[in-house]
Amino acid sequence: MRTKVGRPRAGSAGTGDSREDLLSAGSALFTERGFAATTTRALAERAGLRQAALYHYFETKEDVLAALLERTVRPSAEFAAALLQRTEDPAVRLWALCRTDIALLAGGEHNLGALYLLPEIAGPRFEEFRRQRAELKDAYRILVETLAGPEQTARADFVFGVVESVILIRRDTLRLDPDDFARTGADAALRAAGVDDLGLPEIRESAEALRRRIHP
Amino acid sequence: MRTKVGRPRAGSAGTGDSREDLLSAGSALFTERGFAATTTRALAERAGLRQAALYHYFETKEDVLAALLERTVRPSAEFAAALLQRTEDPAVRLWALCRTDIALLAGGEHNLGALYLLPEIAGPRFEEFRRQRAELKDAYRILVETLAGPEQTARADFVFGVVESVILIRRDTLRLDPDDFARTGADAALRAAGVDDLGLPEIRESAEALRRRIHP
DNA sequence: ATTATCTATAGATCTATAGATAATGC
DNA sequence: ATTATCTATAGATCTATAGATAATGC
Repeated sequence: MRTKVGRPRAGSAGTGDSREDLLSAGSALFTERGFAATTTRALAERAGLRQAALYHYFETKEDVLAALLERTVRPSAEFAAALLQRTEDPAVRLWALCRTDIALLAGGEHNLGALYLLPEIAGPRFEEFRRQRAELKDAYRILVETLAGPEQTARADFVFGVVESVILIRRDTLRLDPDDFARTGADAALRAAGVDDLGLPEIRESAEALRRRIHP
Repeated sequence: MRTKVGRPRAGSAGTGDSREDLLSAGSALFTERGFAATTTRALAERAGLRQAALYHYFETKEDVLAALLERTVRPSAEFAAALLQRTEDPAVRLWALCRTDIALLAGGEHNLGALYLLPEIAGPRFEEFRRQRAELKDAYRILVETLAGPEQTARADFVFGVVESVILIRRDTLRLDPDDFARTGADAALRAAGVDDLGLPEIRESAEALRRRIHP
């Protein structure tokens, strides 16, 4: 761990890793105020830097958002891809996926899922992010259709909807335990998919075991 | 219908009712680009007016958004209040509420529900809107708890979540018939609430009849 | 010599106001 | 005389770049 090169900061906030400090400032400000309403000055100052220093790490303000979006969606997309390779009961895999995604959305200091809702992500800079998110959504569709039969695309949309609604719920309700909440949410999602209430306890057990097998 | 007073417009877009034209421009631009990213110039020009003319109808840009938000949430809040006064089976009333709200969110030229997701509505100017929306959410909670027992607040959150997820679904999926979609969605919401699949057809029939009784 | 920052600023906005103008109404 | 618009603009930003500066590394 060598000492730092370069001119020292005038400010003092942050951990000292400027790129991380900028991303962390972005998490807070973009989720709370939105992208367009957050100035490069606010971003930099919150990270303990002057406005211009941001451009040493990112070419544009959009690049800060793109970096945040991609690191947020990636873990979900990868876990979904892993589940599609498996041969366990689709209900078990779907529960595991919902449970994992809800916990990710419900946890963490900031409501990072709210970044997905920003109108700006329609722009061309965010194509890679949209691709990854479409992949994730497709995994839900495949599992729901395997479970409930094809032609159930609308049902799949609503299952994905239950999961994403955590972003909205988190906005106006204070939650205690993300894991507990995630299990309740996964139950609701499976019921929406058409799984009978009585089968849930067993699915739940197997899915938690499956999660432990995939995530060692 | 008397002829128009005042200096004529330089532009030509719009119906001629400037306040309505501005609100309609707001619907399009706020839902597609967001609030902060929409300039007063873009708003006015789309309505067929010059930038400054906007201030003849609204004191600030926020007032345009506030007017849109309130006229969007009001029909839902009123229908929910009417349902709470009734004595029909809570499952029937809940289905009717979901069905109505999803149809409202799924219909219309622009995705007006997306306005609820804008980060700006956290501001003080939108307190009245937030109050009405909290009232609506509370109606869902009351109906779900009557149906599934108290202590099911989380379940109620997810039922409301299924309904609001229509805003997200509509963003990336092209839908054909809002009414058909609304019925499928209401089914999913009731299943999420814990209602057995087998009871749904009957609930659906009664709820459609109830809707017709309330909305003549 | 390289790196990470700083200060200063150009150029492009953007909101909201002031005051002029072109209609109708009385 | 009233209304609805227009043109012009003040004042306040905001993004991104240019070039100076203060560290470490060799």
